[in-house]
Amino acid sequence: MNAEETDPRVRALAPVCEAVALLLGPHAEVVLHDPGTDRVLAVWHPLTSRAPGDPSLLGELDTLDPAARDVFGPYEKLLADGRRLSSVSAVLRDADGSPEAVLCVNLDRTPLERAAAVLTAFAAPTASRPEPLFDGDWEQRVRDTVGAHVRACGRPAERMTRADRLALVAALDRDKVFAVRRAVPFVTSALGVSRSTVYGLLAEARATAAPDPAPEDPPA
Amino acid sequence: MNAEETDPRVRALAPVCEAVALLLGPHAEVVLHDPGTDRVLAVWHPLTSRAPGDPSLLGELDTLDPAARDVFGPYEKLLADGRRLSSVSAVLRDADGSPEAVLCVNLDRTPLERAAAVLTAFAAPTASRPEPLFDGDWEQRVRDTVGAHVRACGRPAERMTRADRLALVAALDRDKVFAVRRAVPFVTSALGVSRSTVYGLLAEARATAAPDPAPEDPPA
DNA sequence: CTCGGCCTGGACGACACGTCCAGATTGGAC
DNA sequence: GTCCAATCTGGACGTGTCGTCCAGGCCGAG
Repeated sequence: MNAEETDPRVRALAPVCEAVALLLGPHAEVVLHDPGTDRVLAVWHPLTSRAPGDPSLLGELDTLDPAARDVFGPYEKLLADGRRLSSVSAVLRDADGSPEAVLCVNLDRTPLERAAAVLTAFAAPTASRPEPLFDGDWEQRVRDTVGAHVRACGRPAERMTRADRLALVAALDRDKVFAVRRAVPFVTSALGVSRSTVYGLLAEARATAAPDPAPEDPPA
Repeated sequence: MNAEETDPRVRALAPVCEAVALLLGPHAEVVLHDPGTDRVLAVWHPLTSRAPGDPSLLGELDTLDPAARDVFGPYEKLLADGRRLSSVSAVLRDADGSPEAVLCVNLDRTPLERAAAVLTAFAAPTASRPEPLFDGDWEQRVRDTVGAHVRACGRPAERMTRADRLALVAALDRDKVFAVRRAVPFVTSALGVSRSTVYGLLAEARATAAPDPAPEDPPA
């Protein structure tokens, strides 16, 4: 029942995993996956409640270019509670070259980001920065947001459920994307839906998000 | 000749200034100004080559609301070499209430920002940030930009020269401000000119800035 | 099969955008 | 003081975008 004890891969790799987990302090977890069964083999310093035997949710990896290297990342992951992780993955192969295990290191960036925020806030002028000016690349931002939701919701590209599209439009609206000119037709093509649908989703998102009587220009 | 020795204000305030300069380490300077002559009285830990007797370049301050408090900032200053300072100023008055001296503390934020950059870069994913989303407060940005130019160009509020307005509009256009909806009427009121003028300046700015044949939609 | 929900393409009015121009105003040269 | 050139102004005008609305077509559930 306990893969940690019986599996030879775990026995062989445990020292490495534990050493890495110790080195990275209390804010990193190390997970060993079985690429055959797509399940967790072992976890050191778990950040979530995952345990050996749980599904890996690793399907993302095998959809990446199989001809590419065996090291992925660092890429970003989001936990349910909002913490942001930096993750790297390594595919470990046996003598034949077939995948034996996948090792993932997930580092919680939250404390680092908090520390950075403290530093940047120190004696920061109340005025703003003259450097990181207006977001010139809002189109790329839209593409990124859409891509993130595509990855988060389901593999299918633009065939997600209506709720997903609604959440996506709501997120874009929160980002004030629709305040820039020509935004709707661009989102239209990015989402692969018609202009009418975008307006419909937008109205629905705004109705459910702000039922208070503040249309867009509150008096005084 | 040496105000540091003779001026009673310097003798009285030197301990305070030196203490603050020491506390803030090697990255801060303390400057004591004479508001009457607009000249530097004394400097501790100078970041620039200013010395007692040099002009203060403090004219900016007396244009601020005279009824306001005697503490300004923190606001941002730029050095010629690009270093960014956080500055605070305090007006020191005698028993009659007339300004006796102005004390400025300038903190070099560069090392702090470098440290923050190191932290944020640590294990940062190659992808971008999902947090500092689209710039929601572009109106404030416009106000800040206008205010900065007002301070930099001339004392008068909205009676600056045409060239100043042109540079201002060009800066706003560089920031892609005119890509957001309803931007022109807002800039119109912020600049205190008519809509026609804004369009005229905008056309002129774009003509002189980009003489290449790239109107706005370069082929392929 | 029928129904209800959803997406679609298109039509439409309302605005915002950008251009243009004649008249008023300004500041400087003479 | 007059004259002139540059500039700002308010408004008119044509065009594009915005946002709404509706009739019709496509599913999946019952």
